[in-house]
Amino acid sequence: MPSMNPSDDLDAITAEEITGTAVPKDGIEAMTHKRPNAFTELMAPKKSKPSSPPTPKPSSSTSYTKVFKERSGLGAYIENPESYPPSRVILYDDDWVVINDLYPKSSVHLLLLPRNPKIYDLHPLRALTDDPEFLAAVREQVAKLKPLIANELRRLYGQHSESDKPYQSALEDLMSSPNAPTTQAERDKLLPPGRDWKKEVVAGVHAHPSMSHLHIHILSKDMYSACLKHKKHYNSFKTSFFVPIDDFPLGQEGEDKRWHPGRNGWPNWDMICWRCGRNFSNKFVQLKAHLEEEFERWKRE
Amino acid sequence: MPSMNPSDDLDAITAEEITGTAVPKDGIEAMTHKRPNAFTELMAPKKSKPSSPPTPKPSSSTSYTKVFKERSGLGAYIENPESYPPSRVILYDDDWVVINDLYPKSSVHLLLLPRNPKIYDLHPLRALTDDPEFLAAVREQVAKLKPLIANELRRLYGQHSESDKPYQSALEDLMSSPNAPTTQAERDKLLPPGRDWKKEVVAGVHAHPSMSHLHIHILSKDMYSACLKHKKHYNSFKTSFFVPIDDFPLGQEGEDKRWHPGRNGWPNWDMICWRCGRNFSNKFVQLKAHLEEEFERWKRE
DNA sequence: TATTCCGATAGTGAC
DNA sequence: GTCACTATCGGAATGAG
Repeated sequence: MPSMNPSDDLDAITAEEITGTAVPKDGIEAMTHKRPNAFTELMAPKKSKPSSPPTPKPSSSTSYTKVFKERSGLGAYIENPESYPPSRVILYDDDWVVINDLYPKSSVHLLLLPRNPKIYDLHPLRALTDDPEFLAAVREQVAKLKPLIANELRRLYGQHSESDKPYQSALEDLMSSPNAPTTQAERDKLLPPGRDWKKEVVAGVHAHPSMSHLHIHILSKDMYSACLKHKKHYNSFKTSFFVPIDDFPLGQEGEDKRWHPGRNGWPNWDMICWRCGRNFSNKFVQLKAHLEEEFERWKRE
Repeated sequence: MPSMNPSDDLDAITAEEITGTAVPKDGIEAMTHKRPNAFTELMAPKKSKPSSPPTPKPSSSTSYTKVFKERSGLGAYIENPESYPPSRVILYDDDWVVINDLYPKSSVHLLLLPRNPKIYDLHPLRALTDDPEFLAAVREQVAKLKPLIANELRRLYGQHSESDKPYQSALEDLMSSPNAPTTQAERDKLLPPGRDWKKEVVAGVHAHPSMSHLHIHILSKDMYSACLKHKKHYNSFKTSFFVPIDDFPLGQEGEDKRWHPGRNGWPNWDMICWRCGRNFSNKFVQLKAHLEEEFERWKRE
């Protein structure tokens, strides 16, 4: 990640200014908090502007054009990452753009977008199975982003967490000391491990994405979000329709059923609670209520 | 029909007082019109109270009980026809009750209810096929009620009707003469035939009624009503699910498919416009719009 | 499996 | 096929200055 967003204008622009009134609450409340958070900190050290966007088309003038492009795909982020506020485009360099999913399905939900045109029109299962170089590069990015999300989860939920208490207590002591370190990395060296929040993060792709432009989902496991509105939303992350990056390369078609979920009954699979295993059949409203309960328990773990 | 409702309290009670706020507009706007109408006139001549209701159970005290009875069936009308306003219970005697359907599916929609307990729990196809005496009695009642509805249609739509113009013009002349007859029957003897409104009336039963208590539908053909809200409403009158009284007695089960519409795909039959034959497949909203257009053309015939 | 809107379909409860 | 309510399921449009 050679180039990053400047962190100066962190709070300058809101998502609403870009996408209009219908935009759901942004996933990164983090950005508006006083306390430093994983995303701002990761961006802070380097200030250089991106060397040059790969295809520097003139950025669209009117906002409704952006709205349309966001609906039809993810191309606008790839083409003009610099035109978005840091609350939407978290990170970018010549090869990658990382955004907050506009319609997050978990409390933290990022998309990792490759900017290489040779890649971004491929089917994700194909690209990640056939191109070892790409797979390795994705794994490298995911390895960077998982800790970032883990820190965000700690920021959001650490104070509710039983197993994170050692960390939280020690952090409180540390921050009240005169020479408290200013970066997460420095702080964490001095602190007990506490809860391993990275275990609460998953990364993978959908077997049959609807949006054009290859995208890798990186998100917390909770599925607690106002944008989670129907069965496919849930099952696309909590069934084999979601293929973790760790599972690649896949066996070829015919060997691995995940190439063709439609042949195995998708999207009519039952909804199963990710945490307790309870089968909700097709009762989405009941699942939603249950997910809120499980979210509370999960935070408190 | 030996006994009739008194016509004195015609406008005294509204349907809303009985059934609460959720009650649709009553089908008998006729009742509140200045001009004499078929129903009021038919009731006017005889004033005697009903000799004795067949099972004079104490009438339910609370209004919600009445609401419930009306929802679960038609028993309340059979048991206590005298407790309803003439806008709801049009006619009754020891053997029959005629009501305005609480949820009319055409602009005029009556139900004929036999009061005999030996009859009213039978399946309508069974009763009308196996009991020639009952069938004959129903035919007699229908023969009385069809002209009543025909007169109501003439009252409602006669002035829009092309083919009814001879009658309408002559009626206007007649009514402006000094010694105008006061009854429909007297008037009609002196007037040209005009449109044959009886042809716009159908009578029959549903192959599988949902409401308990055997009931015969007698209604205009238009299917123009706010209460017509879904496919089954329409198809239950405009497919072979509706069995005209004239078709009885039916052939036995196995001979006549109408005994078991469910075995032949009901309720998934397409909706076909009763007037132009256009197939609306399962597009109810489009059919509704079309029915309004056809209603206007039908009135003007 | 992008969202959103509309509408068709299905199950239930009514006391 | 009683109604009314909720929810699930299913297709179509989505923007072009």
